[in-house]
Amino acid sequence: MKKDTKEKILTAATSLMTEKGYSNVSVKDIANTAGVSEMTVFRHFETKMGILHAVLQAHSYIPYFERFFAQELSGNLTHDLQQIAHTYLAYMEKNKPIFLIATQDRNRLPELMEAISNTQTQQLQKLLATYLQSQINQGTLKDMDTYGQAIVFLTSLFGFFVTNALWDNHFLKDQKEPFIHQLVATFVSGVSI
Amino acid sequence: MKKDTKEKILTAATSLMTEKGYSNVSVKDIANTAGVSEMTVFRHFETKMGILHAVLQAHSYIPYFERFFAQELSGNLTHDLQQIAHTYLAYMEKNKPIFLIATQDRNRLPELMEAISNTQTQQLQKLLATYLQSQINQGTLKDMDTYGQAIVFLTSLFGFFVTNALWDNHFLKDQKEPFIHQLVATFVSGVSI
DNA sequence: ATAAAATGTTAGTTATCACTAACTAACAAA
DNA sequence: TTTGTTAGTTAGTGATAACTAACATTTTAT
Repeated sequence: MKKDTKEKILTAATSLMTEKGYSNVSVKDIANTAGVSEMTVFRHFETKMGILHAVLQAHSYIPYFERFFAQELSGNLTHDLQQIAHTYLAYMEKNKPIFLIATQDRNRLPELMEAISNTQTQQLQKLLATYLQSQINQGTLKDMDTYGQAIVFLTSLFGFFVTNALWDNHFLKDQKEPFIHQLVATFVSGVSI
Repeated sequence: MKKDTKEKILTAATSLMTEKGYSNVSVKDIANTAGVSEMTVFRHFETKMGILHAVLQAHSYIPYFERFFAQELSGNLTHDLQQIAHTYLAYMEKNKPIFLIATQDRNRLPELMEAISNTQTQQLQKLLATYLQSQINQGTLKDMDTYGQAIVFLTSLFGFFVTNALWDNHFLKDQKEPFIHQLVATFVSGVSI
């Protein structure tokens, strides 16, 4: 029953912080939600910050976009863009708790904000741009600003993700497939020869 | 010098709350930043919540998309989409403080979140879809899911806005014109006959 | 110049928060 | 039986928060 308690605390902390942010959740809140005494929380994680770090560690998902690009793409533009969209959204979904915690404490957790956006997304942008360029070289696509197109494509998906993350009952709720389909269709017919 | 004090407090409160959120800013913080005593703040706005309401009122900008659609559009698809994009981003920019305050206190300010998204954006989606439909009817566009296209278009812009709002130094910083240009170009060549 | 209005100062109340300390209870391995 | 581990309970500390009250000082309008 040792791991169990820690798990219970982490689960409670994750859900509370995802909902309310870091500073709006008290250790007492977490303890009560987990069904544990406050002391137990402090014994497992020395400080409140310690809880946060454990939560972040448990939910930070680092994708291997490079490997994905090397292995999973077929060369068929529509199919590949849909794959990329699904992969990107799945990655963001896994990091959603972190995203929500970070946005609710932007000021206190600037490193987190950086981590969410820059590192991974920029890598993905480059890979996507490279992919598009290779399609151009093969004559499949018309010549264009591949990097700009990659940005537009991924920013759209990011907008979709954020809308769903920030609003529970929204017009984009459960619209992932249609959205991706529509986005890819527009994109493909916009850039194809 | 009467209005001046109130203004100073509101300015300070807006900037602090935009930066740190509502609950992470103390009345003392606001007073110090405004260069006023704490008591003065309470004398102008009875409670801390009162400050927030004043801030929100001062920064809530309600656009008249309907009038805009009736008057400002030319019929030229590229030109019109660029206009719409600029108008939408300008509207979001004006409401940026509210957006940032709301996202940092999602739990405490659910009505605000609703206000940002649903009312205005849904109205705009309908107007845009209607506009696209009229272009289809005129034979300018190929037949398509106008509402879905409107959503994709606006969600992209929303992604652009959010990225800039949440991250100060970002790869999309100062990229408004290129982004809109690229988005509209892709969109137009994707939906044109 | 003087009254009134606005602001400052100081002190205090009540509540909550992160965190500590000291002690106890239950259980299991040695 | 002894000992270690895990958890609960209770009480308390020091800091900070929102907010109030009473009185002093400055600013503004007449």
